[in-house]
Amino acid sequence: MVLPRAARTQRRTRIQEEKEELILEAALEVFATHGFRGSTIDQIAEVAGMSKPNLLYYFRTKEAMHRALIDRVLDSWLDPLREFDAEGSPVSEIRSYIRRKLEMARDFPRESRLFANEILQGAPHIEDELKGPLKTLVDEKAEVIRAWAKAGKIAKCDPYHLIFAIWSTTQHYADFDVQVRGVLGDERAGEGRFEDAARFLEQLFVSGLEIRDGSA
Amino acid sequence: MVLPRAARTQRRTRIQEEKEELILEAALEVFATHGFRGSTIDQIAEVAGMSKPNLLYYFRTKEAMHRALIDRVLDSWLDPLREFDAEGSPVSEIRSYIRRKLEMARDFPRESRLFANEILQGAPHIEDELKGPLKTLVDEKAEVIRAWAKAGKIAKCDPYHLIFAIWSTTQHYADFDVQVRGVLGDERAGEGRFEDAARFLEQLFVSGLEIRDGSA
DNA sequence: TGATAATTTGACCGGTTGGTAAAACATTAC
DNA sequence: GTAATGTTTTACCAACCGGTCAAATTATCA
Repeated sequence: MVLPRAARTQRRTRIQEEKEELILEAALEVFATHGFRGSTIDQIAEVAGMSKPNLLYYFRTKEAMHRALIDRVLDSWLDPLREFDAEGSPVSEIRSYIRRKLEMARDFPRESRLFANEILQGAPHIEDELKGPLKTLVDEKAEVIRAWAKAGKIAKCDPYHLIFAIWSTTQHYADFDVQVRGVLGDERAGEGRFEDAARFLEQLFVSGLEIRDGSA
Repeated sequence: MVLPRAARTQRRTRIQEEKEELILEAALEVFATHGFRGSTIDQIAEVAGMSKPNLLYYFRTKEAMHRALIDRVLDSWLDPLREFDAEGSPVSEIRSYIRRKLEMARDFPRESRLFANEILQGAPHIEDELKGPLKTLVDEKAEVIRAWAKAGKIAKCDPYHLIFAIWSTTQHYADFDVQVRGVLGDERAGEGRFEDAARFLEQLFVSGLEIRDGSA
């Protein structure tokens, strides 16, 4: 992969730092709402407030922008799962995982949609990450959950599908935001919807995983 | 809106019937994987095995194809929710709603992704449907759930967020299929994953909504 | 069979897209 | 200040895109 001209200077300058930041911010905005193929360099350039060739001085291709964005975001995106702690109490770990994921859906919806777009379209750019680092991390946490169930701390359940359920329910509020707001209507769709969602989901998962009479 | 040339013939022919079907099938394939803006008429034409002008003989624009698809699919997509019956027992209604939604995710993943793409990108073509027919239907079913909770048949919960949770967890298996398969790995990702998911989700929602000691 | 209606195709058009080249311009270091 | 380095712009290109047109081809039916 050929380097962009900006990366071939003798030293890394302050301007490079700033402009690359600016471009990635704009690219996030555009890629998140239109997907990779639906986005154009011109759009990103306009949002970033610079000319297209100028933008291409910092990132050689549209793919390079997308790649850089994915790399940067993927890591922080998995932080909440990493914090999932085998030593903590199951209920409080699951509860706070839900909270954290829901906060991310509220505060970083574009990042969520960036991934959603990518995965929906078959993950052409991040298949390796899915089957590599992501799978490894999930395998590890699934083992924690399985141990909790075995120790009788939570109901027996498939840990992978539990994780999928937490991902999908929380990210739904970022990815399908238009639908959520459309269905809730203008009155009910204020920012309070995240609190309502948190309350509901905590109830659902906590009592859904509680050990009950007659369960093995 | 001007009619396509095929619709201006004296009678509707067998060929029109067949080709329109063929085109919509191809359009579903393409729109579902690339979204509206990311799809090209040429792609659809190629999948349909016909030339671009030929395709445009049946649908005047790319928008018209998309519109026709959305209209056709939206209706059937909401069928499971319509069947949600106030007279049935809450547990069995919720259980069978989950089953049906999961079956649709398994059998019609492209339809699910078509909507996911559309909503993810801000629902530019179906905003009216979201705030109209969809909202009305959800409002109605939310009332049913609320009544169940009030009658003490299920735990008190926000009915809208319950519906969102069922949507998101089930559709996840269609929309994020690549990720699900990537994380589960080749061994665990056989078709059995839908049965595993069904088991997990039924357990989660049924026992998550059960009335328990100490709940008001 | 032949005339008429319906379908299909190849050639084309203007606008957009991702990307390039080179020169003009700004910044920094001495 | 000025020369070297780094940045931005203008002009451009080839490929692609959505869509049109007219002519060629095929199906239908009296």
